[in-house]
Amino acid sequence: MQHHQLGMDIEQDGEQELCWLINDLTRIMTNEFNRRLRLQGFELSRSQSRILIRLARQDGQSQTELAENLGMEKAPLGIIIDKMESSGLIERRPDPKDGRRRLVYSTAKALELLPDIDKLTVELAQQALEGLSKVRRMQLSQNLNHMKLNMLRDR
Amino acid sequence: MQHHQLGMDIEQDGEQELCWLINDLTRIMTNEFNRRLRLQGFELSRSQSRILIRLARQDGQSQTELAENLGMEKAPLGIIIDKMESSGLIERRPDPKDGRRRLVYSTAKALELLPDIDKLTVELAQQALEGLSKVRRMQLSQNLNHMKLNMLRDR
DNA sequence: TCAAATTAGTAACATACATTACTAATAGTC
DNA sequence: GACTATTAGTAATGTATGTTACTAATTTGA
Repeated sequence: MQHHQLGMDIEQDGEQELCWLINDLTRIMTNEFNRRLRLQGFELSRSQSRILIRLARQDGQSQTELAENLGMEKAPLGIIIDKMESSGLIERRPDPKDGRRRLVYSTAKALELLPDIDKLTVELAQQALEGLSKVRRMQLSQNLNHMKLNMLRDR
Repeated sequence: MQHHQLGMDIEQDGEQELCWLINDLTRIMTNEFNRRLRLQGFELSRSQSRILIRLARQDGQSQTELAENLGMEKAPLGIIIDKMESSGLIERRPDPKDGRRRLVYSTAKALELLPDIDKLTVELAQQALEGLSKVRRMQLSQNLNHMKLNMLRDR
């Protein structure tokens, strides 16, 4: 602890802990979601589920659009899309208007899974937020959004 | 959107979004932290930094202890520790009292880095939390901790 | 119209994690 | 003291992500 000597350290420690806490929560919730998917015999992951949910809202996006939509890089998304194509959850069709683009569509197999995935998502959120009032949930959303904007600013 | 028809969907959507938001924040903050480490020429990652910070508090933990401490599995921790040993940030010494255990110690090289890492951690937290009052930060911590406990309960 | 700049996607490589299955060492019990 | 159960660590394999560098296709603009 030799590098902790200033008076404001207690607050700083709390703030750093808060950041790790967010990390941990992500890990825990992702693991739990994946565990439940496996329990139900579904052979896809939380990230793949998220992609299916997005496609349900807007089918036939290009990979780049989808990546921006999800706030991630297009290269890693491409790999996930590869796997989902192999397992028959999505298919890629060339964009007739732009030979560079490949549009991503969910398959019938994916649509079949969707209600269950949706249910799992809702249940997980409910478990995580159990005991928090509506007001607190709203504050939480606002504060996290605030943090996200803080991080995205001047980058 | 055909699977979204109930009256409570707006709330549920918000709650699901909240969960993804936590995911995204983790990704964004981790990337930003790693980017800054690289900018400063440090050849370690955010996770490795966290481990060094833990060891600064309590040096010479076994891998299993450290894993529990960080809330992660011992197998993946072992891999990270391997890398950190290769790059000279930690060293493993056998526990004289228990031949199965290998105690993890930070090296002089790591101790040299520590102040800078600590500074980066504080700066990142400050940027993320900028504009949030002390009260809001406390609420945020409480609410996130509440969620974590909700997720860890009955597992 | 043709060369240059931009854009979409992929490949290669790296990190952080998980799970399962294994080995080696210790501890506990009869 | 020997047999069994537990514990520490590792190995193998898989997923989600990042960065950098590349190719192919399109758009732009002189």
